[in-house]
Amino acid sequence: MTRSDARETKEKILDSAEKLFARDGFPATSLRAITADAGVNLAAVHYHFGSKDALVEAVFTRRLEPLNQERLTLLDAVETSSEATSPEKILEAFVGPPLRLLRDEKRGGATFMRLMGRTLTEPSQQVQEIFIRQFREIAGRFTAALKHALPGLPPEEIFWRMHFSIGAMAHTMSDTFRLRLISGGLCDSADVDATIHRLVTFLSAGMQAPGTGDRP
Amino acid sequence: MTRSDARETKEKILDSAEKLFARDGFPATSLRAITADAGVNLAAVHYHFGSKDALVEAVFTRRLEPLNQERLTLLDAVETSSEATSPEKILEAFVGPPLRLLRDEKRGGATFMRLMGRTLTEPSQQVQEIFIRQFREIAGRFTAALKHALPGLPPEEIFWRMHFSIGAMAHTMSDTFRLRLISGGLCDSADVDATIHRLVTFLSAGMQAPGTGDRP
DNA sequence: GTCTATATCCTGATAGAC
DNA sequence: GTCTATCAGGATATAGAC
Repeated sequence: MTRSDARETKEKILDSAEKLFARDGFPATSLRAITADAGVNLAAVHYHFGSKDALVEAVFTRRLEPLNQERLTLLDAVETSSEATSPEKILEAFVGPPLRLLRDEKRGGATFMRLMGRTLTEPSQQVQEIFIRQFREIAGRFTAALKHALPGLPPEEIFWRMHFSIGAMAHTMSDTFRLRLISGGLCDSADVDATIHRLVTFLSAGMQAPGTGDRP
Repeated sequence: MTRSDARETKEKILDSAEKLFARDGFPATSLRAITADAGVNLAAVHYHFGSKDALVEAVFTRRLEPLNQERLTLLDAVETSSEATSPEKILEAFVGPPLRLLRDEKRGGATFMRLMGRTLTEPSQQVQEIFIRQFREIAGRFTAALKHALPGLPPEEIFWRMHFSIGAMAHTMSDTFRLRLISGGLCDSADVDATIHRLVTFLSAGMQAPGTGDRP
């Protein structure tokens, strides 16, 4: 084990932490479980990260930064390619990257996708703050694009519907077996592109529904 | 303290557990924190419930049984009142009762609503099982009603869209301040009926989108 | 940088007096 | 039914040898 350098140890800890956090949640996952899974010493966590909280933050930022960068790149492409930017394409740029994690093992794969999905809705104070910090720019850019694509919709309605969309996306990311169970095996999420297409179709129709300003 | 009977102690424990579980999650909430908040003795939890796991289950079943009963009653009313049952009314019967918890303190109020919202997406194995057990009948009845209201849609698409809808609903239930923060105060969830109307409009449009069977 | 050993604290659970 | 006292184990974190 003396041949493995610091970089390897750090990555191994992050990988194991990601895996166990996704499966059991943050508070239920002990540093002992993480270091045992990673095959490193317990004290290595404190040497490399300082504390459990700092480790949690590192697990997220490692993946979220490139993911959000990809979202912005896709949105740029949508906005420059066509005159009339459709809600479909904007929403695809938003939900596509996290859902495609399922087949991108190098960026965390299904494990980080699930972790992100469950964390979006189950916010410990600490993790909530990490997310908001990483999410502000994304939220601003995408709501602006949607405002432009849906000029008839009041701005507050855009925010509400983005909120609903994030919930639908998060649930799709976090749940990999309940849907199959309840549908009696009818629904399978293995085909990522089909899932993205289903979700975008659903969200886009909801996004384009008439405003609810005048309540019946 | 000798004048408080067993019933009161049990209820006090359930109330405090509900509150702290909603705030901090199950594993991060200790029995000591619960009993301190409830003003009862630590050993009372084991006397009345047997274990922490059993307490978790009791916290849910106390609220979920009447809630799901209300959903079924509303669905019955929708199905008998009109010939053509609209997706709007079915979805309203599904998401209305949990969202109206916000102003029904006697049934858990905002606290249990938040707890339910976060637990729907963040499933520890144990709690996941409680939910599925309580949810099977509901899921069956509502998907059947939607199938009837949307005869053109493939059954698997109904399941997928119910899945998306549950995610949007759960996120709306669990988050009470991030939306306001990100929208710059533009969105306020205090008006429960307006929120339900917004959500139902969104979901219903998504539910009625063309099927995605033939992918482009 | 990595390890062992340990300090300190908190957890769920229980035994037994009242 | 309610209390005190306590058990046994696991948690984070750290000190110090190598």
